[in-house]
Amino acid sequence: MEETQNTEEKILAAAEEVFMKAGYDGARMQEIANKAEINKAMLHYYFRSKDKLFEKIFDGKVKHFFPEISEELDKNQTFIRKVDFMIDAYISLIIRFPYIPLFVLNTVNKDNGASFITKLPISLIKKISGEYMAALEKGEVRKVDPFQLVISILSMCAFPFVARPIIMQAGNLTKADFNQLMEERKAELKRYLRFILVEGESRI
Amino acid sequence: MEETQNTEEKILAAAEEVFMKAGYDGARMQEIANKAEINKAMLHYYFRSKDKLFEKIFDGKVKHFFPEISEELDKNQTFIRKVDFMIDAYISLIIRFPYIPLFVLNTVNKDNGASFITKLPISLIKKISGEYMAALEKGEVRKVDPFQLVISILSMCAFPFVARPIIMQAGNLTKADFNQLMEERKAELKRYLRFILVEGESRI
DNA sequence: GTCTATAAAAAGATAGAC
DNA sequence: GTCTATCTTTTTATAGAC
Repeated sequence: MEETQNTEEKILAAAEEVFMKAGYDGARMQEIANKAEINKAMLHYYFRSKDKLFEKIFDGKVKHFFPEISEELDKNQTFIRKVDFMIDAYISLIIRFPYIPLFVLNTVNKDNGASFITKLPISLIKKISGEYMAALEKGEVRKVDPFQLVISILSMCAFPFVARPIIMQAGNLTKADFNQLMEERKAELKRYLRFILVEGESRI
Repeated sequence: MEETQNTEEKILAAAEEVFMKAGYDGARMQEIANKAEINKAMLHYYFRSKDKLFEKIFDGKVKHFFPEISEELDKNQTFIRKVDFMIDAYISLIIRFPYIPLFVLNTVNKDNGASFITKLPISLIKKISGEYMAALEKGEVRKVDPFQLVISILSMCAFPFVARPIIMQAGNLTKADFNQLMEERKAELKRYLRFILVEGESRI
C-alpha cells in the first residue's frame, strides 16, 4: 500500500530494527543508514544524535506495545476472564514483536534507565491488583498476594520470549515450533491461573 | 582473609562486575582496568582480547551459577518436594547474583550467542521433565505439559529479577524491599505449584 | 534534502622501556 | 610483570558542496 516511504520513515523503520536486535550499545549508526538506504549524515540531519534517535524509537514502541488493554479489561465481567484476556493479548502481542521484551528490559536496567521506566504503563499493574481485590471481596477468587500474582502472570507470558534461544535449544525447536509452543501456552497458562485462583479452594 | 589478590584475580573480579552490569557491548576495557587498579595493557597481557576475557567470565559464572541442583534433586522423594527445592535454591541463588539472568539472556540472544547456549545446563530441563513424568505415572501429580511446566517455574523465579527496576518502581520499593519481596515469593510460588500440580484435582 | 569527505572522540590492542 | 606512550580501528558527529 504505502510504497512511498519518506526518508524520515525509512530511518525510523531501520533504526527500530537495528536497536531492537542489537540494543543501544550494540547498535551502529552505519548499519541503520545502510538498512535505510541513505547515508549516515542524514541520520544526524533528522535526529541530531544516536541518543535522540533511540529515544524516539523507545517512545514509539512502548506506545504501540502496550495497547488499550486497560479499556478492554473493563469489558470483561469476572476477574478470571480478565486474566484470560490479558494472557491472550499479551502473548499475541509479543509473538508479533518478539524483540521488545528484552529491549525494554535492557533499557530500564541500564544506569540511565530510570527515565525510561516512567514511560511504561506501570499504572496497569496497580489497576489489575485493584481488580483482583474487588474480585476477592466478591468471593470470586482465592486469597493470594496481588502484587506477586501480577508479577507471576507477566513473568510466565514474557520470560519465554527472552529465553527463546535456550528454549529452542532445549526442545530442539525451529522458530515456527517455538511460536506454536507459545500459542499453546496461552491455554496452559489460563488453566494454571484457574488452579491458582479458583479451583481446589475447598481443600484449603 | 585473602588480602593478597594477585593481578589476574583482580582483573577477573573487575571484569565480572563490569560485564555483568553493562553486558558485552556496554563494557569498557578501561573501566575494567580502573576497577582492577591496573592499566589497560595488563588486560591484554593476561587475556589477549576483550572477547577472550568475556568468555572466561561467562564460563566461570555459568559454572558457579547452576550448582549441583541435579544431585540434590535426587535426594527429595516426591516431585512436589523437588519443585519446592528448585524454587528455593533458584531464587536464593539469583538474590546472591542478581545480574546473572539478564547477562545470560543477552549473551544467548546475540548473533554469536549460539556457542554460549551449549555451555548452559540444558540437560536439567529434560531431567526435570523426566522426573515429572515419573511422578505422573505414580499419580502424584495432575497431567500438564511438562515442558510448559518447567518453563513456567523458571519464568516465575527468574523474570522478576530482570524486571527489577520496573517492579521497584511499580511497588515503590527499595532494593532491600525488593529482596524481601523475592524471599516471600518463594512461599507464594510453592503454593502456586501445589495448586497447579495437586490440589483441586477432584474438581476436574 | 542529500551527498562526500572529514573531523573528533572513543575504544581495543600493541611496542618498548623498566 | 608492570608501566607509559602510541597505534589502529571503530564509531559518532559535522562541514561544506550541490
